[in-house]
Amino acid sequence: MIIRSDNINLKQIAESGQCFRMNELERNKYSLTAFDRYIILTQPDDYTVELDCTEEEFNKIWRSYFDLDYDYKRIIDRMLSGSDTFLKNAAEFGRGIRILRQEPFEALISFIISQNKNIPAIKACIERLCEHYGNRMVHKSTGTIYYTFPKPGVLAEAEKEELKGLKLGYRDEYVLRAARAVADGTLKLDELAGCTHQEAVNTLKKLYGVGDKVANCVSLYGLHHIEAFPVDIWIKKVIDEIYNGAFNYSLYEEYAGIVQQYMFYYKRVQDLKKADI
DNA sequence: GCCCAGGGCTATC
DNA sequence: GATAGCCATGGG
Repeated sequence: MIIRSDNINLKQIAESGQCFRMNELERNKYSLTAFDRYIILTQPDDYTVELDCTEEEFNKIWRSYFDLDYDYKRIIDRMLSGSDTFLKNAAEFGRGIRILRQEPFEALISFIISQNKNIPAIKACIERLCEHYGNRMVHKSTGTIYYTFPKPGVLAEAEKEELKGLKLGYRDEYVLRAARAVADGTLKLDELAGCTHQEAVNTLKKLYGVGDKVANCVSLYGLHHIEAFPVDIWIKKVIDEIYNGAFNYSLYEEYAGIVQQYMFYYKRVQDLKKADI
């Protein structure tokens, strides 16, 4: 299956810190585990992405997952026509990023784990969690072994001591309680997708270990409320260093999450590059 | 060994 | 309501 778009870049998506199970296999070739599936993606040029799946699977899963029916160019053009130089640069730099529509439960657990960790460490924790509590699968065409993301019921039944072995640190209690809330029906994630962003955040924040930032990430990446605006260390740096402590995103209110993603990616790549030199 | 990482909870003011 | 210290772990 082949996608053509001006605004899709696997490397940028994989490195944008929104998903943790998309990995580079070789240059311009990535694997992705989501929705109990494992898929291989290649990008021969800036405008083309190939998925190793049927058209049926593509239409059922991946068209939505990659948010392909949304016009990102419209957002970028709007930023490019504005007067904010940082946002212009950020949008131009990250124009292949898309906001993935991840499974709500995976987003919830992943971003609970993410707190106070860097991205490689988050990915390692999540892989351990999947190997331990997910289902072992075999990718048919390559024979690759992979593990699905754990189901709420399985994670809810996890033994505390066993979970501790996965080295989630103090977050293991947060993970356990969140999984139980979903498994026993206290937290209905599917309903939150139909609520407003603000209602979703308010509900999510009732969970022990879920604060404003994690709730916004779940709302954005798991429920696709694109008006969410998660503020982490990197976004804080942007606000402090570029906007003198106050960024007014009301201009971009209904798609603030997309703007935030360009800001995050641009700032992080710039700073990491600087640190590397 | 140091500082930092897609933070949140708790105590204290 | 704001802020400081603490939390557990691994990457750089």
